[in-house]
Amino acid sequence: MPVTVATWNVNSVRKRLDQVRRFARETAVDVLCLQETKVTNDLFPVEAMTEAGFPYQAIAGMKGYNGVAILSRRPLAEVRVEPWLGRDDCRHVHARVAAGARPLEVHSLYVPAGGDDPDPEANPKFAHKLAFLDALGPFLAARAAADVPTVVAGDLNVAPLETDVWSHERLNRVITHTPVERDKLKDLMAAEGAGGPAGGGWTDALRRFVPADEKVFTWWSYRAADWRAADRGRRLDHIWVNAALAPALSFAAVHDEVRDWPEPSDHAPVRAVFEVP
DNA sequence: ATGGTGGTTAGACCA
Repeated sequence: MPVTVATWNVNSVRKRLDQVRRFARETAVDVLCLQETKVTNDLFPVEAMTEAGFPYQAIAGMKGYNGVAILSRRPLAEVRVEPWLGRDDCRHVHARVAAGARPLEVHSLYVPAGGDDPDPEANPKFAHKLAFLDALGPFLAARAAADVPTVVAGDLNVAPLETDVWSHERLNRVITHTPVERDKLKDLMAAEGAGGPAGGGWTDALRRFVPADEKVFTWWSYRAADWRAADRGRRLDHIWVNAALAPALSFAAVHDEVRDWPEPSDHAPVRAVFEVP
C-alpha cells in the first residue's frame, strides 16, 4: 500500500490555505507536515484543512512565530510535542499514523534559522541553533535504531551538501551552509550514539532519487525579482527515513512548481512515497 | 557594500 508523506514550510498556514488545498488535490498526499504555521491552536484552520482532506491533525502553534503541524488522511495516535531546550516554542510535533500492518511514526520539525551572524559568541540565535541540533542527537539516534518505521520531516534550516546550495563557495560563511552546521547535521544523519552507529543512521529520502553531484533546492528567497531565473536556492527542507522504513521508500521529489503559484511560501514542498506492507 | 520581499501585527521582530 503506498503512503505519501510531504513536508512544507508554509510561512503562515492561514495565508496559504488555497495553496495547501491545491497541493493536497494535485498530489493526494496522505500525511502533510507543516512548519511556520504562525498561529495558536485555537485559531488553527481545522475546518479548512478537514475539507482539504485532512481530518486528523496534530498541531502545536504559538502567536506570530514558529508553529508545526501534522495533517493526515489517516488516524493519528500518540501525539507528542517536544519542548526543546525548555523553550516550548512549537518546533517539533510527532505522532503515529495508521498505515498498513503497523503504524508509521512521523515527525514535523522546525530547526531555528539562526539569524545572520555566523559567530555563536556574538549571535545568540546561532548559538541556540547549534544547541538545538546538539539536543536532537540522542533523541534522533534512538529513533534511527528503533523497530518502528519512522519519518523525520521538516525545515532543518541546514543545507548539508555542496550541491544543496547555489554556490558552495559564496555561502561558506552564510548561516544554513556554514561548516559547523553542516557537520552537526551530518552527525545527526549518521546517528552514532555511544554504542556506535544506531541502525545505520538515517536515509536522506530526496538524495536517494537526486544524485549527490546534482543541485537541488527547496527554498528560494523572496528577495529576487525572478527566483527561477536567478535560481539562488538552498535545500533546507528534508525527509529522513530510518532503517526500519528505508526499504519501503519508492520515490521522492521537490515540488518546485508550487513556488510559482500565486502568493507562494518561500519554501517548496518535498514529498516521499513509501510502499508499506 | 547594500538592499532587495514577505508574515505578523501595529513598531518591531523574524525569516
